[in-house]
Amino acid sequence: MHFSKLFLPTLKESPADAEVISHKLMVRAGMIRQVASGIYSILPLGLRVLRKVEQIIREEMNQIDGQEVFLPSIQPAELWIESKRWDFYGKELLRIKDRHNREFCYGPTHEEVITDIVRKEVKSYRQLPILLYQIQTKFRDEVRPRFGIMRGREFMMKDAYSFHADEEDTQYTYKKMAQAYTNIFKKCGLDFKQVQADSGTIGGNFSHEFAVLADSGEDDIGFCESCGYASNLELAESKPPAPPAPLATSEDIKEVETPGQKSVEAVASFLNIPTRQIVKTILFENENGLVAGLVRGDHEINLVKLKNLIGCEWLEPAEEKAISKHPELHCGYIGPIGIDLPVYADCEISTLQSFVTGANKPSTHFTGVQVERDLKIKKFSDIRTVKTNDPCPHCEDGRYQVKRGIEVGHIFILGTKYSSAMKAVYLDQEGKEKALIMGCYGIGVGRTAAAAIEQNHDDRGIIWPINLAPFKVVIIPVNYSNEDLKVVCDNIYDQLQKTGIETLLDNRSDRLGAKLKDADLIGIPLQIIVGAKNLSAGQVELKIRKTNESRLHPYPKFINDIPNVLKEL
RNA sequence: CGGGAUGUAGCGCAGCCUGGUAGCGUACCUGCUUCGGGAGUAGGGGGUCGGAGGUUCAAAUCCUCUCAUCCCGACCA
Repeated sequence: MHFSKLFLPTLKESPADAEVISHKLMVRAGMIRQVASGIYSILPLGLRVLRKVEQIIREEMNQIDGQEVFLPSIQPAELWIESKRWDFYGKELLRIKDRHNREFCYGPTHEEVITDIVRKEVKSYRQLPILLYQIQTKFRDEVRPRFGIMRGREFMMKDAYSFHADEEDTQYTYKKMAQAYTNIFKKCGLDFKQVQADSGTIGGNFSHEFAVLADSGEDDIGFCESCGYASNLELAESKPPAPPAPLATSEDIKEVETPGQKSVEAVASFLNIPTRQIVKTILFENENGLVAGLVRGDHEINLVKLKNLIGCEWLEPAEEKAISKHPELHCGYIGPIGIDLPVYADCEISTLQSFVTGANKPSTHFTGVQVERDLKIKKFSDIRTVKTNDPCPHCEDGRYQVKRGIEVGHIFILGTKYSSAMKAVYLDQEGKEKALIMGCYGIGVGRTAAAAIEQNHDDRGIIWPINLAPFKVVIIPVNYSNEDLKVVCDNIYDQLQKTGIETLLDNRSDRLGAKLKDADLIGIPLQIIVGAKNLSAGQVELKIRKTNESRLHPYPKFINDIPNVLKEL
């Protein structure tokens, strides 16, 4: 490709509305332009990169016998009503009506459509398993889109869906899929982790997330460098506490006045005790009313863990309205003693000797509280969020590290959630009708490209991992109107093209500086700079974008070495 | 959905407080010079000041409404 023909509107300055690096650089590098909040046009350079990601994904999906399909973006409401998600999905689902006033939605995901296809065509265990995938645009009407195409409303996504006769086969595909994902993200040049994850509203009971470590990530990832255990912080397990020592002294429970001391920190400094000697009582609301969760004062309660422990439909921090219906509850002074609510406690609580809690009386706390004697706990479990330096639950001396991660992929075992709701069944060997067991496996294509930029850039611009680079090589003549240089550049270009190396020839009349700036910005891995001085000595300059390392090579001999140079990048 | 901010030339911004015929940088067009890290110089084109209404002799500027975008939070995968 000749630069002069490429539609590549690069910018010197970052757009005012971009916050994270990948967003700024994608706009500056002429890859994307915003059309509306969370909706972007992908320009030629951007599309080249997305296609690279897609192609890597396709190869790996096909490798494990996935078959590509293309599904409708507009889906009829009936299917969503059948799966019960028409109501459940809420405002994220963009609903539209056709001219006959029939209801549709723009697909945020395709479980319904794919399940509908499979249930109509699959009748027997002999036809299973089936693995279908699609790479398409989806739309989720996010409350707050941000960070460019990292979290847009319209986004390109690969989703794969698998259908199985039994659990074992599902697990088998799940594992193959995890391996395929590992291959994909490695090929994309990403530093990532496969982490244990919650399955959220997609449903199902088993899931992993692929997270690219980056400060701009929106997920918190807890991991242990010693044993490799990694989990989304929503689920990251705490190490079970050592069994409690026998009670040293039997302290009596006492009421103390603590006027105005509502937070853990305030109470701790008021009573001059460490925060770990206080037990926090946090109220939540679910479909059955209020529940209470207890964690140590220096810990944070984990909503996802608590929700999974209770096994409720939904769980949210209690709102004032719900609390005010219980006259015995006084915000800031709530405690587990004498409240008529189910109380769930973190395991660590069971090892505390004597501690402070709210007394359910304004301006009053209890001291000297003991678990056995004073508390009625419905269940003890791990319901706190781990922190950096917490001990790892899976090895001897490991410690947690907590870092931000970008969720680029997520794989789930769905079980029969959709197949039972939508009556997707098959006949087994005994002729019995059974619900199909499903798995689903997503990758954010645009997000993967954005994540690659987050991890690979410098102050001059993007540094594409070789497999994502829109062009492998850019040829930069110091002056293309110089006939000698032109002949040489054209020759290098032709030869590289013949070898199948994607090459960009910067034939613009701009000065060298401008061309170099653009080459750096758009992140082409290898720059070939052709100038009169070097050429008169029979040499051209090869510059590696990543290292900024530059060397002279003999022309034209060096052309044959280019494939090897690229291999090492 | 709650809190905060912004909207002026393609892009980045000033002007608004204190109303009086819209400016800077960059990009763009033309000429000359220059040509190894976003050149210099001379000239030139481009703006319903997000939209609607109001106050006023006069509104980018003041008031009301509205739309859009961004940030923080809640939410979500």
